[in-house]
Amino acid sequence: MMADKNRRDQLRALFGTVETIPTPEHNPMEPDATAQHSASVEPLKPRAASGAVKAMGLSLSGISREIEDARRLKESFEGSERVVELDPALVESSFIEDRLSYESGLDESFEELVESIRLNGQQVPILVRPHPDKQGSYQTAYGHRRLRAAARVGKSVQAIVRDLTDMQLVLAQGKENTERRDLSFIERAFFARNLVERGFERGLVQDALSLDKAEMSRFLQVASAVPAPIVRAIGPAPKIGRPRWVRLAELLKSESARQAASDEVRLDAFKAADSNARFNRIFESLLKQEPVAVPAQQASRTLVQEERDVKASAVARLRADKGRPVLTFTEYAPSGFAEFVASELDQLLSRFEKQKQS
DNA sequence: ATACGTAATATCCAGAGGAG
DNA sequence: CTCCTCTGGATATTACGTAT
Repeated sequence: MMADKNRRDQLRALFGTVETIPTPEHNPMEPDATAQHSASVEPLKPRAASGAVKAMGLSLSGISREIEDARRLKESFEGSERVVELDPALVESSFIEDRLSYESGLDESFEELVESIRLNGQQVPILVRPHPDKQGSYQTAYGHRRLRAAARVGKSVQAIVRDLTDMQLVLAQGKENTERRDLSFIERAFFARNLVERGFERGLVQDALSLDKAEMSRFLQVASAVPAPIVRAIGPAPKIGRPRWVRLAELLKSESARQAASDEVRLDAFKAADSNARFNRIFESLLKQEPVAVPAQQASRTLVQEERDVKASAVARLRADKGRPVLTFTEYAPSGFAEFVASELDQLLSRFEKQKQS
């Protein structure tokens, strides 16, 4: 209780200005933002007329998002800091990885960002701090994409420099990511896990990412159950949400499934697919093979011996309810299996008695 | 192109379970 | 016992495909 209040006060001290800003989405644009808007859009029009209409729409949404960001940033840093230009080579990324790596060609919106910066310049500064170890270098709190895009274009990057502690850095990073809502489930999960592994208090991470404690718990479970190499191979998978990642995590608890997944990752067809499709390839191949690969008998036997480990493929789960054991059949149980078990109970019982004697 | 129904997701809540 | 984590599940929202 006390700790909670302290944390909140701490957060307010760090981000008071940011937190009190009304939600950007529903506010009418301010005059200067609007001016910026039309100025940025103008040069695009001829391109759009000659090119794809869809691309135009995407660029526009990207730009308007940038403008919202700009306005928010401007308000929060009003008067206190200046925007400076930095050589992208001097700026390292945060010590906490948030986004999954981008492979070339996979991230269309990044290409749009590059294009936008090439044409209109960088609309929104990034937030950095002086590098704690390297004199003259910087570390990003957020704006990794803009940084990389500026580097690609070969321009200097507009940045706000602020002295930030480690904690302030990750909180700023987390808040930014959360507000933009452009991190996928798995990215947020790994971000949370990275923070926790770094020794940040769980409650603090929850606040920074606006996470429920229940979500926090599931984030960490998924992040530790799915091997990092597989996640990296899949990528951010923006359309895959919690339920399917949780299921995948369960499936991957068996050694054979993990092997199958890393085999799948090497296929050319896998590499050619986009991130969402990659997830689905692994997910569906595991779903398909799992109930077959692990015969029902074996599954339930393992279930009893190492209940925790094999939930993935188990046809049933054993748990205690008010001191009494309860056996629940899962979706992996073939239809009619529960009835079959019920009808065989007598035989099972006698086998059990026999085993007990010997 | 629009409207509708379905599937998937995000978010939240209540309570179980386990550690200290 | 309290505190923290975990699980199950309900609900609202969003995305998507299909029929009109």
